[in-house]
Amino acid sequence: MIECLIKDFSKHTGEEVVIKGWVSNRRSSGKLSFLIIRDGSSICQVIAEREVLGEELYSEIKKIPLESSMIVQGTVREESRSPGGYEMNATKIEIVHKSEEFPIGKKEHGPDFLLNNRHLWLRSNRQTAIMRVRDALVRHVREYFHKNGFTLLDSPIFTTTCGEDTSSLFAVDYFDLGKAFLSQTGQLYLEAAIFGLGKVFCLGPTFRAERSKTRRHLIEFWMVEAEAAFADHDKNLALQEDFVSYIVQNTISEMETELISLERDLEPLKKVKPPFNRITYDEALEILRKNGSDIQWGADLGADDETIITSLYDKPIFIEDYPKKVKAFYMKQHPEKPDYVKCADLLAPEGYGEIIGGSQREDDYDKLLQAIRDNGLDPERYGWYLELRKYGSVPHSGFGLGIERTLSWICGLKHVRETIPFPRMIYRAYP
RNA sequence: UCCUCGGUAGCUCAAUCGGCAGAGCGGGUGACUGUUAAUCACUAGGUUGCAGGUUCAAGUCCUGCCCGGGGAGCCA
Repeated sequence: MIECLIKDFSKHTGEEVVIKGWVSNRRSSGKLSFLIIRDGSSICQVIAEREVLGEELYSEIKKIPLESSMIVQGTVREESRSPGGYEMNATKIEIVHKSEEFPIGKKEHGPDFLLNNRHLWLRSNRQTAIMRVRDALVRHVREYFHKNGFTLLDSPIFTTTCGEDTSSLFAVDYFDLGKAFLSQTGQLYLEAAIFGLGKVFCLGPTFRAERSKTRRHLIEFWMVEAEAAFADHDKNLALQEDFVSYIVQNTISEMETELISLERDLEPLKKVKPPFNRITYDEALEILRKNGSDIQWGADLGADDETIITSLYDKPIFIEDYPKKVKAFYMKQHPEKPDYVKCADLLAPEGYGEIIGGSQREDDYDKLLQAIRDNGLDPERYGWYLELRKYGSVPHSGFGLGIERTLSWICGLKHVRETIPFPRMIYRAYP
């Protein structure tokens, strides 16, 4: 007897095969029961008949609790009324485990209940679809960099040098060395690596101890970062355009079935191709003021500001050249406008907002040292980082893309908490 | 940290001016040979988040606390 996956049913029409899975839904009608079986590859409808299975087994199957596990033998048949287009007539059913009453029912649930039951929620059609899209997205991210000459460079999780704001670091005891911190970015380490490898990227979890409480924030999230030697700001933006277009187009074409099941309209995503729109920070301020905002120069763009700007475009948009004082210390001072830095944030359309932050890096030793001091940081902790500017310093640039925010945009979700298997949020670290 | 909304059956919610605590789903029992969140009948199920207070009477009003949701700031 052939054991097969439900997704391969089209190759086994008319054959008797075995599938192993869980009952995700059940309906019965007298001497006939319909079981929806999920096997991890897909779902299908199994027909259980009293005449075939016998009175005793049939009456148990007819009342089997949802999420019970079973091994089903039967004949595969094309059937337009069945989800997936194929159906199996069971000849034998072995119950592996009769489930207790499953907490998650067929009707609606609230976020608190679902998040407390995330370990069970993850079985649902919707959540498995999102996890498959996540898998595809991450795979295309890696593939893009490998196709374009980047080397994977795993950055450390424990750090004593931080790239962003020191107040948002998670501190842990590190033996006799005192406090170490969970990484907020791998960028500084990538910068060290470009001198040996030219173009590098890293992909891993990052941790922010910000008391954020919005649909766009997680305490632990995954970020892909890239860094390239001899790349100026313009090259950096061209890379980002090409990269984002690649991962979006490849993910939506591979995952069309899943995205449609998530009721994602694919038309806006199909437009995500170079060139993206570009405006400067100063131009953004003008647009915002024309739209009734009273934002002052030197303030970072808020969520409402991002919404106004992204609503004007149907593709991602770069906002370039922010004031130096609102951005991180390592960004390169603008050669013509000393109060600005050579950086850009990339905002996703449809209200999704910032998915990338990137910049050309300060490659001048003295300017970098001054920036560290101006930001109130201790230059001694950044000794190794500063030293990179002493030995063959070159213009270089990089960026970081948030996996969950990007996935949330691609899937058309309302909240990033559904994009990661076990979300870590300010009031939630269980399960 | 601030603003805002909420907590009633296992789940999602309702309960008018303060006046008998309810429905759907899920559970149980039964009917039904093509169902698509199947349907139909019957049935069990409650410390209304916690602690005080006002009142003849509190799910409802007041005070404090606890726990969540949404948003702001910060950021990806």
